[in-house]
Amino acid sequence: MTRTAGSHGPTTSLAIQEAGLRLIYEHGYEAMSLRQLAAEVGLQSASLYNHIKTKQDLLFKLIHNHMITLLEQTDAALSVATGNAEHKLRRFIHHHLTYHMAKKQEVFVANFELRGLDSRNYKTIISLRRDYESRLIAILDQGVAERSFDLTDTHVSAYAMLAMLTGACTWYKPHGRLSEEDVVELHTRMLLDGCLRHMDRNS
Amino acid sequence: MTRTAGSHGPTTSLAIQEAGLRLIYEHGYEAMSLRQLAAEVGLQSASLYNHIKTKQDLLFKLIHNHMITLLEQTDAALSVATGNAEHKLRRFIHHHLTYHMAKKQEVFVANFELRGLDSRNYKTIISLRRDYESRLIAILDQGVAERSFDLTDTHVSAYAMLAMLTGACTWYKPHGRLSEEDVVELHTRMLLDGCLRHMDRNS
Amino acid sequence: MTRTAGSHGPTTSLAIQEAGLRLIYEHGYEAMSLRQLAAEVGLQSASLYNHIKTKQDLLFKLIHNHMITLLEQTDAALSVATGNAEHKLRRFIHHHLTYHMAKKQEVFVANFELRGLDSRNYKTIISLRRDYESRLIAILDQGVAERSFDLTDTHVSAYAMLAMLTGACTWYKPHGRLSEEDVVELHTRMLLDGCLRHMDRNS
Amino acid sequence: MTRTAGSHGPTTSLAIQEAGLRLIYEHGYEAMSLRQLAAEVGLQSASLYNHIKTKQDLLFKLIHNHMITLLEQTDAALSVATGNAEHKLRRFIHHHLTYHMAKKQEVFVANFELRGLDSRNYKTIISLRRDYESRLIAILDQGVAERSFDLTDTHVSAYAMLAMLTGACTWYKPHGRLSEEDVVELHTRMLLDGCLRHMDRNS
DNA sequence: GATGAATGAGCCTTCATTCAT
DNA sequence: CATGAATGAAGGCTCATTCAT
Repeated sequence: MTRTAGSHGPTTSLAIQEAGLRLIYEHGYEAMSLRQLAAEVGLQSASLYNHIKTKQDLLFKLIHNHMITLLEQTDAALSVATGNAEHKLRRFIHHHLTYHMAKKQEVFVANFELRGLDSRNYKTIISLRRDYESRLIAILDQGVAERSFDLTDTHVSAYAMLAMLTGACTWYKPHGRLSEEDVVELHTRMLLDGCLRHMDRNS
Repeated sequence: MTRTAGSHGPTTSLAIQEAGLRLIYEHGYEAMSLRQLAAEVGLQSASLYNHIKTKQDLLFKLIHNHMITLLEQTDAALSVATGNAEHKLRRFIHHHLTYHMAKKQEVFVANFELRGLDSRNYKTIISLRRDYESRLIAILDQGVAERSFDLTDTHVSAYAMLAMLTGACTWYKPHGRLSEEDVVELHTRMLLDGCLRHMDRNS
Repeated sequence: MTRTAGSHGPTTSLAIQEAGLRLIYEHGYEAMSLRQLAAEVGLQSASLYNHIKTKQDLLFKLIHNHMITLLEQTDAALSVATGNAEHKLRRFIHHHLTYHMAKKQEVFVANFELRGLDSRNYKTIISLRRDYESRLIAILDQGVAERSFDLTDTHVSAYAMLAMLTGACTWYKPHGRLSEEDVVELHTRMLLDGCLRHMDRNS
Repeated sequence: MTRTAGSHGPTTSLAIQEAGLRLIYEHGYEAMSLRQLAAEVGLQSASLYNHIKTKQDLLFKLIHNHMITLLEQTDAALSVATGNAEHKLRRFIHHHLTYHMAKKQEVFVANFELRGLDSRNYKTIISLRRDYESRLIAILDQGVAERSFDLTDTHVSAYAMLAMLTGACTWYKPHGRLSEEDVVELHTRMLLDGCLRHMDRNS
């Protein structure tokens, strides 16, 4: 459990993952070369193969780890949200945004580098992504059942919301005009208003 | 003397652009090879160079053409929208969605293959994209000025809306559960409700 | 025989030869592309083939023409030189240098681009070159027979002299420190002194 | 642990340099393909890149090494030549010819493939070449100062001499009519007679 | 004569990966 | 664990040349 000082066991592997994530984020999976990655962590490219199986496997593991963590943390965040759908939706939005803004690179790679996955890996990730979407769909379904949400199609609404929320991590710059809380507040308002049943519903 | 119909006027160039667009959409710019593209249009790869300057130039022209057309058509669509911001926003949403669902590939490429552009071309496109965003921001600003929209930050709201709207072209499948009109209707409702000033505003 | 005014018949062909010579001189035969040459004379590269047979043939004709002219003019120059070998050698040196300095590009190409010739053409040119060398060798032989020249091997001496004389066209810059006459004078002195029988011959 | 004799230490790199030199000598830099070179040393062309940086770099290193060695050995040869200019010039001619006849290929490449160098490399080599020329010029200057040489322009005389001497390596064939010593003897005589002050100086 | 389009061969170089050391 | 050297496939691109118009 305790790590003997000086034994820098998994250090290199970690460095590879971190540099790999960054380089894929910056250049794209196809455009990143393993030479580049190796140079970044001070190795020859041949040495990478002591730590990764293939380039494809590196991409897959990065995305897979992200998806697993995202699902776990989302479930943890939602588990404390009891009661009505509106409350749950607020928590979901809050968690999604804070997590995504904190893990900008992981999110970007996991969303826009799926094309680099071979078909087996692609299916695995898509399945996890569907799991994640189902969390939000469930909340929307609950809201509709409770008659507090007014949505014609909860699946499509969920996709639309996720597009907006995930998009935030693309353009959000820390230290910009808005704080993280501002962004959360703004999205919560827009999306909740877009869901909640209003008296003055417009055609 | 007379040019036989179908004769090889600009046909080949067009075929290259169409196949290029599709292949970039399917595989990504980096992953598409010019040999592949040439095969697709029945040429040797060397022959492509009678029609394109470089691979980079092909990508740029595809995106550039798209952006120019998008801007023109958006302005045309908005020019008939007079009066209040709500009306204009409805037209913007309607046009954005129908145009984007019709030009799925162009939109995808223009949004997610910018990384493939060299820095000069990148700047050109980003500038056009900003022009497009400014159309929506102007509408939101007008709505706020008219006190019909309740938005804390029109720039960020615009980005959020565009993320949602553009996202639609990613997952929308024609002939699916929802018609194009359904999708337009659904987004219009969500986004307008997220903008309009309500009596029962929630924190 | 007379060329009708306005009929610019061989103009293009001439332009191609001139530009070709210059480009081969500047970049080398292998490194010069026919596109480049075509551009230089305001044509598409396909159009060159109305004037030349192949790239190889262009090179050959340039060198061949040069060799033929060189031989003719040399013979003309020597025909007025009668009498002793020293006199003939002076004329040879004078003619070689003035001709070579005037036709710098032709000379350079004819001497250093032989590698670009295919073997048939190569043999033709080498044979002409040998003809030229034989003019000088004959003069040296005469000088030795007359006992005015002191040379152990007239062939090798001829090669050595030609190397020096031809080398001049490589580094000679008009408008430099030395005039053409200076260069001729200097070489004449060096080479004649290297030939003529001296009292004080050193081992 | 012990390195087996002949094991693949620097052997491959050396083989590449040797084959590269020979192929450039035979076909010219532009005309030599790396595939050819690779085949010559029994490799795939990709494998060359474990030993050379680029084709350009191979050319540069070949020429650069040659120039450095030439300068060093020339200085070594001249360092034992003390006393008058005639003695030094004899040594210079002797060394230049024997070295150049021994390294025919290097000399040829270093003199006639400069056009293949990019401008940065070109400047470096030209500078070294000027260093070499300056050795000879210094000797001629000394001779003129000593009043044993009669030269109107030592720079131009040096160029002329070097053209003759270097030219020798172009046409000299070992096992031909003349031995190396014959060639040295012949050139020494011609060039010295062309320098030395004579009683019977001709106009 | 000139052209645009096509071709097939070939260019230098980079790539992910393997393997003996 | 790390390396240098090797590989085969593939990359974008240029070339000289041809041919119908």
